[in-house]
Amino acid sequence: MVRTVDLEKQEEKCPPGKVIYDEVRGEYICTESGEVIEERVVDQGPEWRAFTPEEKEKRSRSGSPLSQTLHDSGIATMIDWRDRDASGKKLELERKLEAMRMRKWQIRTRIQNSIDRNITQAAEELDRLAVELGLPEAIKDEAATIYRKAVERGVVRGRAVEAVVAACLYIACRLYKLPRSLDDIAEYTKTQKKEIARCFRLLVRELNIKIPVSGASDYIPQMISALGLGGRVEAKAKEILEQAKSTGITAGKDPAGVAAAAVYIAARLCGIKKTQKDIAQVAGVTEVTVRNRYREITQQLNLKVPEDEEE
DNA sequence: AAGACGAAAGTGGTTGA
DNA sequence: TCAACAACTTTCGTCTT
Repeated sequence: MVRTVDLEKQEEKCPPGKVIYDEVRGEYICTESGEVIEERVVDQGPEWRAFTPEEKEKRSRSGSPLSQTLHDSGIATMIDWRDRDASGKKLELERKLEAMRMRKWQIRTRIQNSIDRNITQAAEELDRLAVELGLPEAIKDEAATIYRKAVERGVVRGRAVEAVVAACLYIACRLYKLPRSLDDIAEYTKTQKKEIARCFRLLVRELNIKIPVSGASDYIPQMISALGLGGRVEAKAKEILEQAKSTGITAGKDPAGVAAAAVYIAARLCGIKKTQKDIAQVAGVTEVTVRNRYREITQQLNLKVPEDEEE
């Protein structure tokens, strides 16, 4: 059933301007928390969307709505390949030449259309993913730029748009040091993690993108906020992490697990109790891994973790 | 009852012949 | 292409709070 949207009330929870409407799913979503504020809303907008100024230009209302299912969006008039007019008579020579020019032109626009169509479709998918993952505009734009480049270079021909978009988004996240794991992204995608990973490698190679190696420290801010911990714990965790890194015991280990252990230790040193389970969950690893890192780090650094302590 | 701990076996991905 | 390998996961029993 359809509920009334009380946006004013919702603005207390989510500041205005942070609320995005996802018309594919019919939900109002907060871009900060990713929280769904209102769902099953009746779509009152136009039946298509425009993402860029060019698209807005192109999609102004005239004629029937553009269709994504028709290869030419349903707007092209096909030019017959036979040199005959509507009544079937042969054409004069100059008319013949004109028809040839028109055919050539039509083929060109068709190719142009295919790139546009692809990008339009991708933009939609990208928008959806970004909202669901609660990612900021900047990252979305970065991903869109990468995608456009990939399509223009013909790198991704024959690959599922969804997978490529996901890979682009993943790259953008890495570039912006906002770690979202492949699992996080794959969760909102029909394609498998494996396929996204393959696209990721392909794009990195073909477009010469240099991906900064994501260190464990990149995971900390996200985990801290997800667990509702303060800056004190965050600082402590980073400190522990630095020390652990200098001993070399973190080499080759899953950075998420290392970060999780650092946060766990830091929280306890600050007298805050968080279960291994909670931390493991936000880090996307198991308790066992958290434990293993925890044990290694505390042993190596000779850390004593008190049961209760407050300064 | 819930959390912490660790052993043992299983899993998917990488590496090197 | 295959087997070895390291890291991580799953599962489970035991101990502690």
